[in-house]
Amino acid sequence: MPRRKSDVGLEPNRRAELLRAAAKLFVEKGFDATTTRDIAEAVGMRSGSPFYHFRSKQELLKAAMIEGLDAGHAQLLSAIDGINDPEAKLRVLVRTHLGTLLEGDCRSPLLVSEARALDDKARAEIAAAFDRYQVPWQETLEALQQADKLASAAPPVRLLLFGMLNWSSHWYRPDGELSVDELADAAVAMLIARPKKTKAQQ
Amino acid sequence: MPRRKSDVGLEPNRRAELLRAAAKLFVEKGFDATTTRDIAEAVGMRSGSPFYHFRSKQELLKAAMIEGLDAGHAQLLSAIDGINDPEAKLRVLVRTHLGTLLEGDCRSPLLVSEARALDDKARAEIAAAFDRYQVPWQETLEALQQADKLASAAPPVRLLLFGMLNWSSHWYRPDGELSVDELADAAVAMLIARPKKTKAQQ
DNA sequence: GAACAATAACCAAGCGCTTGCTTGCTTAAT
DNA sequence: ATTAAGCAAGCAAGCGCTTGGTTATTGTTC
Repeated sequence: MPRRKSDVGLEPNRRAELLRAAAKLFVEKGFDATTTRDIAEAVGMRSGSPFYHFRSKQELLKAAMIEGLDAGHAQLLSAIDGINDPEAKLRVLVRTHLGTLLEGDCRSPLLVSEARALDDKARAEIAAAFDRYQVPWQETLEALQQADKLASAAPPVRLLLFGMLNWSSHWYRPDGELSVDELADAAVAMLIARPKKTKAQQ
Repeated sequence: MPRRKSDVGLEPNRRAELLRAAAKLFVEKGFDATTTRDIAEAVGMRSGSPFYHFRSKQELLKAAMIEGLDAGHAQLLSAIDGINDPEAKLRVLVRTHLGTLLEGDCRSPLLVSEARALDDKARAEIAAAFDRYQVPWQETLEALQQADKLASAAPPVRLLLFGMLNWSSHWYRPDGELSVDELADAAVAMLIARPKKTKAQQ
């Protein structure tokens, strides 16, 4: 029974709906602990119906990761659009990343740890999507180094930075004392040696 | 059929053997993707035999995490024993932590993300073990702040630091260009504003 | 514009397999 | 004689996925 046009207000594109529900459940419970029945139920389908849209559970994960990462990438680009100062740019990158990580409901960067459930080919595609995501970060870090605001822009710096941010999903509680803005500030402050103060930073 | 004394070289304590095998598999494949049959096979048992030592698969995870964390804690304490300079202390903490993370074969800190498979009570016990583990870190960070080598020793700093380190297990390759020692140096350098150089840190 | 065919998007039912775990028994050590 | 430590076998539940049918929509032909 397909959706009628009279069912207004309901997402007509059930594929995207499945992707969002799957991403959310995969993040919350993990890939293996999430059953295809969970996903179907989350969008009001019967247990076998998701397989009309996706050939396998793995393909659902793969699509959720890639499309989620690309969406996040686009969000990053539009967020830094027009910003020239590299420090301000980094601040916006960090804030936006933490936003999709802690405030969104798909939170695709967290699914990295679930990629082990996929085969080599799928993992390669995901790695490519992640490379795209990292481009603006690396550019900004190099600009910061050029402006003498960063000691090094070697790859480990970028990776350590992502670690700081991504791991925060393990401990950050939105109802706690720390706001996401403050967290973003703390992360940026750890990276950048403030130019105005010298050795003794209060 | 219990182990004979004549089976020299084989671990007599099969419980610890099970714990190590389970921790390794849980880290590699995740809790849900690891079957109790995998664990049994890894130590040369039949599929039902692990349940003589542990009441459930969850209890295996819980024990692996707590005993792994406490072992890591003891290793930390003995590693910093006799070191007074807080910067050297931090360096050793980071290096030791990365050692158990990237070079050990249990790597218990990585299992944090698998704790969601446990109930509230078990998670509370694990959180307590993690609190113990974090004590020397917080002490060292505060000593660093007192010595004006660190801008802030507020809790987020410690948590961001753990993020940097723990996340490295997602990308670090032991056969790559970067050694664990260099990685430890890079991580410490990101935290500490070098006192000898000022603004332009080359 | 009515009749019909084709298609998209599901549902109902269930198949074969794997899972965590149990039970009853066996054997070596104490 | 008792116990610690395991094996052999298997159960019930849950898993990913398939199959065949059903229905509203869309396109085509007369």
